[in-house]
Amino acid sequence: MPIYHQVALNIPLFKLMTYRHDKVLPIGTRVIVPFRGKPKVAFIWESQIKPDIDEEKILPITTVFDNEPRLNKDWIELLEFTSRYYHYPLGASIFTAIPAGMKKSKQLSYPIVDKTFILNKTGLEQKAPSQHHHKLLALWNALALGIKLSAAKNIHARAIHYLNQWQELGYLDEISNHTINVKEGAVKLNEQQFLAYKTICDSLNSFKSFLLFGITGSGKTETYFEVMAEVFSQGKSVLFLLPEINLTEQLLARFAKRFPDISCALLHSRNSDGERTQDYLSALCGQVQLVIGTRLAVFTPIKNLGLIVVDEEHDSSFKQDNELRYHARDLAIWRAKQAQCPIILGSATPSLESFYAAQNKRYQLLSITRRAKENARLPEILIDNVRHQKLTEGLSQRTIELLQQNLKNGGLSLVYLNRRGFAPALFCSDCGYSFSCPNCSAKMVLHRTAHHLRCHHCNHQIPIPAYCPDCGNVDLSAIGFGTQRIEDALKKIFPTARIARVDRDSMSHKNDWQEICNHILERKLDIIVGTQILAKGHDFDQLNLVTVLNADGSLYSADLRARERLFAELMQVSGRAGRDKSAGKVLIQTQLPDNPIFHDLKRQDYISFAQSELNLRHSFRAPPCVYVAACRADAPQLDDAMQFLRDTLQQLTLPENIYTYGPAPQLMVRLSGRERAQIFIESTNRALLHNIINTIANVMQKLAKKRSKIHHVIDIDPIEC
DNA sequence: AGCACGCCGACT
DNA sequence: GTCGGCGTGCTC
Repeated sequence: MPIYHQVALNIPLFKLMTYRHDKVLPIGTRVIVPFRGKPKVAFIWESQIKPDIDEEKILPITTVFDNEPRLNKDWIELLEFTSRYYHYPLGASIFTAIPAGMKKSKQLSYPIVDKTFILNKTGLEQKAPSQHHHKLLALWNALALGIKLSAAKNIHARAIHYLNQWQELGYLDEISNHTINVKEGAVKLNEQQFLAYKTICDSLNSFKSFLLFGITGSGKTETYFEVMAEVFSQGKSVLFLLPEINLTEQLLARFAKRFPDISCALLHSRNSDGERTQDYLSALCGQVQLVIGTRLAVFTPIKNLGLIVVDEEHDSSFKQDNELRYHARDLAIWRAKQAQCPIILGSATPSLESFYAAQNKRYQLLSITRRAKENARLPEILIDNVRHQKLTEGLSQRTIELLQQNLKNGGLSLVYLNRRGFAPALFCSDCGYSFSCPNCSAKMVLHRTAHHLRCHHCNHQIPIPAYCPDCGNVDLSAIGFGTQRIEDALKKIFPTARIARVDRDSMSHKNDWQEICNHILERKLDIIVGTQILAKGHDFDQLNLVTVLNADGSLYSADLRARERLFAELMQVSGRAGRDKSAGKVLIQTQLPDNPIFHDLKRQDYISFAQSELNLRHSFRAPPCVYVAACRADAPQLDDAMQFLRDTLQQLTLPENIYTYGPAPQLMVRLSGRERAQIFIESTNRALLHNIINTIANVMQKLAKKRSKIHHVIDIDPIEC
């Protein structure tokens, strides 16, 4: 008698497929099944089911990987929730949540157990390898103190070979990984840090969400670490999520220093597929106590989860904005609840969602208002009204003076503007023609060093035109300023200064960043021009002046979250200044000096800003005060997308307490040659909203069958409004 | 999503 | 007469 199994495949279907096997297979087993004549990797999702299709059509499972670690119950629940909540097919969700190695039809090798070896009495009596083989000698010396297998591989490429050899000769002892020492290296916390630490530790072993609101430099990391130490000493593991920036290396180094005995898995998009698969499997087998990574790490299976930390929780990179549109922070909260453990969301500028939750007592607010280093002072923030000023190459008189002064005093300055390229637009000075991207509703950005105009949305490129295609005029003028242009200008104004530019264009290679860092640490630079990349991450103690050039763009934007993002960005970049003894200075050039955002920014009063922003959101019935979902459609012609959404709405009968807005064209109508429209559905009742979204998803699916040119997506808790 | 089946226009 | 366009529909 064949046994029927429900199996999840990587296909965009909401249903599972039925396959047969002669034995019962446990849930979570990886298998290979024939699908449309080709072998495909799949996962057993249910077994011993009664098939709902003709049994003749059911094919047998080809291969069963029964020697591999199986995905566990908790993980399966997480994925079922994710698929349901984000309205994304289960199979496709599973395949975004696993590493590349598990998608291949090759048998997986079990992760290597990371043992620690040490030379025993016999070993110590032996003669050390000769100076000749210096790497081998280094390995030997390391063994005298005890070393992990993974670390030994970094000393000598053939470490495994030698360790085996020496172990057979009886020179080595194995130290079990369980002798974890987390007390050593503990940092003394200040009063506020300790209070936060104590409060969280009091609720270990139960679900509770904490919002750790700590200003830049307040020592949030130390606080996390001491709570983590407590969790480790209970024999439990930690999930640590952080944004997609160059921060991981820095954190890993600090982590390795504080917890040398803890084994750790790194799940980061910059890691290679192989490493990621190994680390994922190690976590699945319960061999690691810490999983650290970006948003995708939220899907790592973890045994005995005791704490989740989401650092910089306001960062929008936690939300994936294609395919499976999940928010890692929100899924992390779900996981904490599932594991009945606490979760810490940390930020100097929390998302309004989290701030609102803290106000409603859904999260417990923990504040650290003092900088950890006793004498480190907050930077002084100055607002520079440039409304009636004549600027020199985009720089105000005051900006130039401050830079000049700081240069004279041998300080390090940062000129911040969030715009890459030379100039954001190119115009014909005669007829006013501007060069727009043919695929997107955006202007082409002038890149002078690369000799082209480029669209920052779809990457379309054209050579720099010699004349206006409309009137033939050869006098084309670059409007506005990008980092390249500012760099050029600064070199002209300060010919003796050592200037470097840091943005995505100048940082194309992995080592570029490290090089700049070294230059800064060796004091080989005077002025850095940079974008977002610089606002986050590394702290440079020497940095004592930050000037911000174009803060105003976001203040005119129709985007609901533009102001929230601007505030966080400016707080963050301001926080770069003066992290050491001397208070730094921040100068912000603006045409709108009276905007209330600057009032709060000057006093670095996040709470006041968040409160006023929240009041606005209340009056607009906007998130986080209501729950929102976006139903989007795109087609070559906007009209078709709009009509599709109108037809969708028309087929619905909306219950009370559900409001719809639109259809309306999206903020950026054209993107990569397609025109986009959307409807917002909102409600104060989350369950009700999800009910109606289910109906809408069905309606859209049916309508889309008849109109193949139209793509549609549902985005739950969208970021772009 | 892919991939096949199917029914209409321009080619050796 | 055929090659191939992509509309429609299914996948255990």
